[in-house]
Amino acid sequence: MNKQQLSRITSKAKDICARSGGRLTEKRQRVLEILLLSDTPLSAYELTDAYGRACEESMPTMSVYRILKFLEDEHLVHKLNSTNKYVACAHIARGHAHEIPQFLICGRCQSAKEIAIPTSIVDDLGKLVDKAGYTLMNSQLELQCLCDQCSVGAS
Amino acid sequence: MNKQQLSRITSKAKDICARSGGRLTEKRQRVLEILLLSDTPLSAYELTDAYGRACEESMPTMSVYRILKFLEDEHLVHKLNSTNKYVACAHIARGHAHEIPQFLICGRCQSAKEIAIPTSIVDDLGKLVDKAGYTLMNSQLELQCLCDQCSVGAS
DNA sequence: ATAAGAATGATATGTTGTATCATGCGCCCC
DNA sequence: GGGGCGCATGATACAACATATCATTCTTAT
Repeated sequence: MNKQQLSRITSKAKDICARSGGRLTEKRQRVLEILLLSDTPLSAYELTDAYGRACEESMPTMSVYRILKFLEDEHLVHKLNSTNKYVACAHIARGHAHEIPQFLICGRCQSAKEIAIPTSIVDDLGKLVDKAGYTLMNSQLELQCLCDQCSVGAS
Repeated sequence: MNKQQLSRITSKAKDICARSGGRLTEKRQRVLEILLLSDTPLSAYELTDAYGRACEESMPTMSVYRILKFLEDEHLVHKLNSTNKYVACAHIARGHAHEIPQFLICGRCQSAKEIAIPTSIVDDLGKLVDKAGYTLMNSQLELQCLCDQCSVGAS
C-alpha cells in the first residue's frame, strides 16, 4: 500500500467516524495505519510494540485496547477470535458496506484475507441453522486455510 | 442425560482411547462427564471449579488443561475458539465420525449445539476459498445464533 | 475563560494458557 | 514380587490476553 492509498483510506475513515459522532484522533489514526500496513493480523500487545517503534513514543496497552474497541465499533477494524488478533477492515475505501466480515486465515504465514460470502451460501447456512432450532445472527466466519504462496512453498 | 446414557458414552470413549493407545483414566473420565452433563460450554477454570464441587477434591488447572488437550486429541472434546470454552463431542456414542465439528452458539443462554454441515455447503465454501487464492483446511465453524427458547423469551 | 465531556494515562487485577520440574502410579519384564 | 520404565498428575512460575477504575489531559461549546 502506497502513501496515497493510505491517506485516501484514512480520510474516508475520518468521514465514517464523523458521521457517527466519533473522532479519528491522531493516535487512533496511527493505530489504524499500523494495521493497514501490516502483512498479518496483530495482537494488542504486538500493536503496542509496533506503535512504540513507529511513533517514538509508547502507548499503554490499555489505550491500545480502548482504541481497538473504538475502531471496531466504527467497523474499521475486526477482531479474529480464533487467534486473538486484529486486522484493518478491507473495505474502508470502497463503500464500506458493513457486511459481516469473513476471513481466510493462512495457518502457515498467518496472513488473513477478508472476503465476501455470497448470499446464497449464507442463506443455505441460515436454513440449516433454522432446522437445528436456532436463528442465525451476524456470524463472522474464520476459515483456516493455506494461502497459495504457502501451498507452493510447503511442497 | 441419564446414567445409562452416560455410561454408554464413557464406555465408548474408553474404546476410542484404547484404540489409539491412550487411557481414559478416572480423572479424564470425570472431566469428560462434567462436560457431558453441562448445559453450556465451560472454560478450563470453570471446569476446575466444577471438578472440585463434583469430586470433593481439587485438581490443579494445569491438569485440567492437560486433560482437555488429551480429550481434544481423542476428538472427545472440542474447543470453541470464539468463547474459549470447551464442550463434549456430541457424537461419541454413535459412530463418532471425526467430521469437522460445527457449532451453533446461543448468544443469550450460551448453549452450544454441534451440528453437521452438508457436504454441498462445505464444497461451495471450498470453491469460494479457491477463487480467493487460498486452500480450505479443516475449518470448525462457530455460528453466533439465538436458540428457539431464547428467541421466544427475548420477545 | 470556563465548564462539560471525550480521550488518554497509570495502575491494578482478572482470565486464559504454557513451561518446567517434581512426584506418583501402573505395568511389564524378569 | 522387585525394579525400572513410561505415562499421568501435581506444584509452581510465568506469559499472553483483557478489563476495571480512577486520575489527568485535551476539545469544544457557551
